[in-house]
Amino acid sequence: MPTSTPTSTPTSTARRTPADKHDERRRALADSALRTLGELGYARASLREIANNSEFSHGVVHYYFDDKLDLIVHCVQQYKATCVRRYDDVVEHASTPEGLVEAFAAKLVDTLVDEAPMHRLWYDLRAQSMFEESLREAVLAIDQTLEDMIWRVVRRYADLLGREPAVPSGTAYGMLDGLFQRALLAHLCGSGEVLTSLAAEVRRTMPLLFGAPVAGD
Amino acid sequence: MPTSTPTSTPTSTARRTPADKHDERRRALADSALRTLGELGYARASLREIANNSEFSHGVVHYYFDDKLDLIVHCVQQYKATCVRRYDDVVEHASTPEGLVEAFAAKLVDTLVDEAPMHRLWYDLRAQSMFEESLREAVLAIDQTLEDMIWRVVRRYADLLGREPAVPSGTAYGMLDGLFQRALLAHLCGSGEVLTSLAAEVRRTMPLLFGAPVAGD
DNA sequence: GATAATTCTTGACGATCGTCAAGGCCGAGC
DNA sequence: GCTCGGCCTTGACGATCGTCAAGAATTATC
Repeated sequence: MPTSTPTSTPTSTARRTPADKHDERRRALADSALRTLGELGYARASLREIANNSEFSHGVVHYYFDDKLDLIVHCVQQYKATCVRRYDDVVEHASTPEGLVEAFAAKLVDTLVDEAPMHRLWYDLRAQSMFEESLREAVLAIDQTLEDMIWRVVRRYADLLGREPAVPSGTAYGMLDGLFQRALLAHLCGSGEVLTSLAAEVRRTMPLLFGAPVAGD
Repeated sequence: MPTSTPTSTPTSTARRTPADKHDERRRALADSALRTLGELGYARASLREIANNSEFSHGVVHYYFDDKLDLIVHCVQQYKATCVRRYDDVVEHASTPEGLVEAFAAKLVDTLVDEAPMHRLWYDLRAQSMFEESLREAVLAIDQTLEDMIWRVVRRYADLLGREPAVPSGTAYGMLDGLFQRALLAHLCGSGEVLTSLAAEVRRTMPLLFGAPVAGD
């Protein structure tokens, strides 16, 4: 229910309060910024370049954000929301352990191809947070979210398998993230076979998390 | 046998040819640069700051190196040489699988504490190489060297265990590197328990690489 | 000890960065 | 229709960057 609604154009209920428009602009700016950041990385993406890739001019950034860091952190949090539920379908629709692993591996490969710029930005930001303390809070929050996301997959796999994971959630995330990061670098270097080998790695690794080698290997 | 040896001061054989001095200066400069890079990261370490942390002035960099990238790449390669043999003792002196894992884990924890700046720099550079193509060759070379280093540990563990690894070398490296990277971030965030939990993770993970859960878990 | 080559310092250049203030644009409200 | 207040552009600011040229300082050579 909007307060102080305008008397004109009451077409739909609770539409377009000024605060909404403000948030919408912030979202649009953050989207442009994410595109530029994914292309140039944290250090080389200037506010002017970010604005050039949007429909606004470079001065507008300081109207919607305090400074560059405020924009970056907002971008990062906005990005988190889009990727945290990426594997929910996989978890939900799997009915066998093998099917889950297969769907998970396929989704990982899709992500590697479709969202490579976003993910190299993520690894860039995580590395920057090792130097810049002001980035750590946002980075750690995302890292925890990603760990939870991976853990939902592992837990579902455990349920389908009827066994308990041999490693805690942080370890599982660290290992799988390491594999993905390696595959991303190879993919960006033009390696084609990395797509199949990442899938193979995941197929082999998931059972290992339960101390069970995959059959026929 | 030095060519065109100076007639004066022939004290020792083939000492201090001009080229040697040149290389020595490059090494000293690269050492200073590595200190600064480890403190500030790739993006924020300027040539002036690097020179300030050395005994030279900022102009001298372009006397010994073509440009900033040339310096960085040389730094990275110099750093590689110091860390690639870090686990050789561990491999050589281990007589049981458990002893090897224990020594390896301890060495990893030592490295995490003692060389944290160097390793966050490494992760920074690897992330930058995802954007900057001119960094990739040097980064990939180091990555391969590190993979080989880890693989020597795993192979030795396999021999002591009398079994074959369940994963190829790249997978083993990716997984362990992921664990180390996670632990480094936690360590830089002031976590104290990460030291013991990294060791525990490694103790648990090494047997998993062979499809064998550690006993009593 | 004079001369030549090497090594290093200094200062400047143009470019680019984040930031901010001044002002124009434009629709809402009286 | 005029005004007023949010929204956005423009242009400038100081700072800092990589790079380089000119010359001082040091070392080597005869």
